[in-house]
Amino acid sequence: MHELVMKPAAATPPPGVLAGAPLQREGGVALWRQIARIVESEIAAGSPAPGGKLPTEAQFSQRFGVNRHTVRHALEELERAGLLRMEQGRGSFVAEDVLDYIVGPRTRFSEWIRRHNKEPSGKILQLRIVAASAAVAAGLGIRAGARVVLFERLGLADGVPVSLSLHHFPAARLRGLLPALQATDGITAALRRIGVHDYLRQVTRVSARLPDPQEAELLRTPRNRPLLVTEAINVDREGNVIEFGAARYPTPRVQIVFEPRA
Amino acid sequence: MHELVMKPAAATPPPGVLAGAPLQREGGVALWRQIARIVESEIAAGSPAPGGKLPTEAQFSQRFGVNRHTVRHALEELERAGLLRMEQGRGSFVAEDVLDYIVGPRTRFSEWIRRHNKEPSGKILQLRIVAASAAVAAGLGIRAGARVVLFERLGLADGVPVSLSLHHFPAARLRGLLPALQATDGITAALRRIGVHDYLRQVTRVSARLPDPQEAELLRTPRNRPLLVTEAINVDREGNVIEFGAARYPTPRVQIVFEPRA
DNA sequence: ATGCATTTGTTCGTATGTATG
DNA sequence: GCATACATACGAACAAATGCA
Repeated sequence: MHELVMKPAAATPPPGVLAGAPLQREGGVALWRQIARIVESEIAAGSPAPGGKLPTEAQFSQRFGVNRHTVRHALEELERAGLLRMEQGRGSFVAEDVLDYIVGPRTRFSEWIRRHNKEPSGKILQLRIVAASAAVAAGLGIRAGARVVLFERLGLADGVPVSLSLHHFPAARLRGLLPALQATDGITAALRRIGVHDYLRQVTRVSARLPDPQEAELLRTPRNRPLLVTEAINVDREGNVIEFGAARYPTPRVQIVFEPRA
Repeated sequence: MHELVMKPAAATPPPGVLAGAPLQREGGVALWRQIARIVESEIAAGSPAPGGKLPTEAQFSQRFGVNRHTVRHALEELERAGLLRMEQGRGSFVAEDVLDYIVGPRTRFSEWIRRHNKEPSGKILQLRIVAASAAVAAGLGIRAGARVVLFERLGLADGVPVSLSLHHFPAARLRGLLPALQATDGITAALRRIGVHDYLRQVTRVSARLPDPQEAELLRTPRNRPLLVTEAINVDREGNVIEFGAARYPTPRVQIVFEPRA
């Protein structure tokens, strides 16, 4: 039903992984798990493209030299994980929502989503003044206990949750930010309203962990699929730190991409 | 029937008055706070050492004469503060330093490790010629089925595993690479030996997933802690793709850091 | 592959002390 | 004095993950 095969991937080169080696029959890893891993990485790398048709089960079983049941087991696992869907009589198709989050100095949520031809939206979960914890204070370069504006938002693309972000702004340095965030939607717009017309991402730190039940529900992801967790510091043009943010993205729906000079 | 039941208290110098005295039940300070302070000071004093195992919750609760809930409350506080981590089914462990993997155009394994004042080493797991899968071929810009050198290595820092990497090199473009990799240690050295004196990282793609049993054992990480998974493309100075690599890093021991202008 | 012991994670219920109004 | 809310503490039971034989 949606067969437009627009590849946003035109810009991002394709990789895949692990696909070079044959299966290990004595490796202690079940064959269907190895197959699932391989197909997952190929999907993650964009082959076939989102919405595209996977090889038939018979083709897979020939390629890997295993029984069709083994292939089915792997595909069922991936279907449960939301990576593909299996349709009786038609075939298996790659799910269409793998979003590359391209990290750059001016990465903005709405631009990220629109680059994938989807409609960005957001839901505010928290917006209030709190005292800075030691970690937040260190990130912002202020003293612990100082007042910060805390802003938590669920980010959606075409209504599908793709990010859960926590933003900390130094209240003293950014007067009037809280009402601005309430009135506008989007951080960029709120900052502009109080006179910050540009800001740059300085460092991005990436880790991963399993979601807690709340995060899993908000992001609509299984509890055993890790989240990518990023911490970033944003500065204004004078180099003052104006935001310390932490965001969580569901894998494998979202990947983070670093391009040195894109 | 395994742990020697030596009380570390005998060997370790008494950290202040804290460890010796019992808890004060009437002092106006919550028991769990007192416990948290004691454990914190013991960790600060180096017992147990970073990465070492703390006593079990049951042992703590016996030592302090409190309920396990009370101990847990204290430990959870310290986990939030980043001093230790709790792992279901295994125990609690003193936090270790995280290795920041700084992504840049010339990121090299040994330099990464040495930057953290640790000694890099590696263990070759696979080294052979295989036919390029479609995904690998696409990454390398060659035709599927062409011969590629497949190189898998476990990377260690001071003997502790920190990375598990799979490298694919186009065999036709890089004659003599396989013996060079066998003879030298380090990819940079092997490439230099066959005339490639510099190479640059072009894109890095980051995702995360749980390890399979093999990966968990090689990287010595629990099964329920995600791996950071990266895919990267390296090119020589003329822009020819030289390597397509996929690497896995254990969280939270390793984090990936992106600095736009470092 | 199976079962068992160990350890942390989670959820009940109960009771007490303290601060507030 | 009394009701309420909250933090603290204990107890029991079970779930889930791990490691080992």
